[in-house]
Amino acid sequence: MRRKITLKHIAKELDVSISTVSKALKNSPEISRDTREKVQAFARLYNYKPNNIAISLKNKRTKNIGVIIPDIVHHFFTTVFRGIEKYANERGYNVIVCVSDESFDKEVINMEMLANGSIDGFIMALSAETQQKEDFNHLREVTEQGIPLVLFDRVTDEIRCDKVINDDEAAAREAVSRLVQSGCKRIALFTTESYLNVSSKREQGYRNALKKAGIPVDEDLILRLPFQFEEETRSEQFIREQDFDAVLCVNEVFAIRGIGLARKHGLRIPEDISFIGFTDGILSRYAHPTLTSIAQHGEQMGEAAAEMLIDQVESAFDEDEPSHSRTQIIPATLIERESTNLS
Amino acid sequence: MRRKITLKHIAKELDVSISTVSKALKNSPEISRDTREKVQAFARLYNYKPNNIAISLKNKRTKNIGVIIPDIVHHFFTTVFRGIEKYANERGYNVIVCVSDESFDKEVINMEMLANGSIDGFIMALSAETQQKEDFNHLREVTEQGIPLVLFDRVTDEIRCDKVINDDEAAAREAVSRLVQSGCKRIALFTTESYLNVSSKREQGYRNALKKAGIPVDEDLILRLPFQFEEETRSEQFIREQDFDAVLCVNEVFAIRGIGLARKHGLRIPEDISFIGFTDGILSRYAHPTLTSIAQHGEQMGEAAAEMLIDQVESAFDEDEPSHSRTQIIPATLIERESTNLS
DNA sequence: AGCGGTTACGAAAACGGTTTCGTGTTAATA
DNA sequence: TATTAACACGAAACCGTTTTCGTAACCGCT
Repeated sequence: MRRKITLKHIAKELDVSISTVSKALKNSPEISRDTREKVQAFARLYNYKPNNIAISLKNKRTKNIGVIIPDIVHHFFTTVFRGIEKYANERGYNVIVCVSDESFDKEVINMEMLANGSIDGFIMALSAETQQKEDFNHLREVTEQGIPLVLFDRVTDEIRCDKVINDDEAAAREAVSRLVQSGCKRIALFTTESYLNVSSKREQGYRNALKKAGIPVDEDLILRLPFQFEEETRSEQFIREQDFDAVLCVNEVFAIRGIGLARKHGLRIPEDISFIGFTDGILSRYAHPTLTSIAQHGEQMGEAAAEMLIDQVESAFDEDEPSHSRTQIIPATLIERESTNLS
Repeated sequence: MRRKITLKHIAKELDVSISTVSKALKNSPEISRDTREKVQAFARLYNYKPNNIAISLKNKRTKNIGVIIPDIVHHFFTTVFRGIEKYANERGYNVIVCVSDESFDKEVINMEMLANGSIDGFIMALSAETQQKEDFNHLREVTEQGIPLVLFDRVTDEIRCDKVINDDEAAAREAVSRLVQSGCKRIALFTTESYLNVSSKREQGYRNALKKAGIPVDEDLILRLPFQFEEETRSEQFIREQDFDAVLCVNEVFAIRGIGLARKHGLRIPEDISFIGFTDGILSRYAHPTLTSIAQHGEQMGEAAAEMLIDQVESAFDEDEPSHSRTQIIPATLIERESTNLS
């Protein structure tokens, strides 16, 4: 078991000082050609690679970025993550992930673990519980320490930092407008039991579109369900009792399950009811019928977030200006499939 | 911008030595009650947290584990990852992820980056390209340096290390046997264009089950498709020309798309054709009809892998015995849904 | 011979901790 | 009173780098 070789080993073996080895490896002109070549040859032979930890300690930067997301088995978050990872790697950064599991406490613990030197900055989407409690002290703590922070998707106005968001309001508005244009009169909304920032923005878009079209909002057409649609009774009742010809769903699963229930009640999609979902994931593409949905371009969001973060990290390093905090809005796109008949 | 406080700051402020502060914070009996309390109070007040990097350098262990997977937007891998993350966190470890993107080169680069001190051990699933090339020098390199390594799912016999795998052969065999029992006579297989370890194990199970049932294997009933089913022509042709009453698919997407095509040709599922897929993901649960599939218990695999790895890391630390390499087999479970009519 | 200037290298501090080993002071003991 | 042990603390080494600064040795020059 050949252990990792260090500068010290090389120095001893070649009978020079550690500093000479270090400089020789960096091709410093301070060192004679002869010595440089000797050192480099030796290093190559023994496959010397500098120890990242030591370099991190010396440089006070780790080239790691911390990502905290509420869930990892989740199409949207992993898509964003892919964008982050790709971009970060290109710029020589590694990514440390922690999952908050939608829990405030886990979010705090994870942040604290990483904030003690392990990472140069954070990219995160807030957990549901954090958004519900509206307690952002851990974020404030971190930014006050001068650690760069970028929030995406699940953000808050309480914290002054860079953000990458979807224009949820506009996307929902656009989708509902398209439904109206195609002749739908009674458009329902399947959403979560509030407190999630994104859901309320989508609801706002829904309301605005109806208002613009001169259609009064019928509160009975808004169905609020728990996170994972566990609640079948209320949704079945809704489908039985309400009179509607289209549904906007704040996520894919709500849409797919809605479609399933509607069909069970003999309704045809899209002839009787049109469905539009948020989050263009695997389900939208492969379900039957395929689902018209609003694509959020997660990968692009991830790249944008990573770029903002790394720029901050690297500028915070040489300059010391606080630099203004920016919010980048990534437009969403409506992808038409079989669950609607848009004109 | 209140910067991070260090032992040195506390020492200077309290006019004691750094070592005293360090010991006081660890409640060393060497330090008087008075001093301990004074130091601890001060530390608490200024929210002192030791720098992880410095501790890593000193202890020669990072409490980070590196995970390298071929893809992150992937239900199975993220499920395993969730298991890893959960277990690792419980034992005080963080997880650094890198994505190989099914590329050999990226796999090698990522491993090298992390192997230079950033992590205490690796958990990984091989990229498709690595399995195709059968070049495992980067793995050998790492194990020779004494860095613990656990492979899961996409493994190789060439490397002697801990492994966590699914019993793909048994699962496929069991699934096909169940189809035979329920009366199917001509059972097809939709698989990938070989070289993926898992696919060939599944094919083996398929063959073994047929042999056991006394049914000759008809090579024409085996359809080999590219990774992402981009190939519609060959599959349509297959469905048109071949006579079969059931299909085993090596993944979910193959099954869902197979079902879609079969229906387009007027075939009813499961009356005319039964479908069983591998990987019990979102599609299986939400597609219509819901898909009978083989659940791989990814989370359990992840936990097992993390446990094996951390045990190795921590034992490698005090003892120095190489410890025998183990392979843990996680049984798969057949989950019956609407796409079959098993007896 | 004495001077200044290269050249080629080494010593040492620094990053932020942990830990071993002294050591000065005090109190207990012979 | 001299010896010793316990107590409370500090100095210094160490982890593996980077980097600044100092300095021998040699060169050419006057």
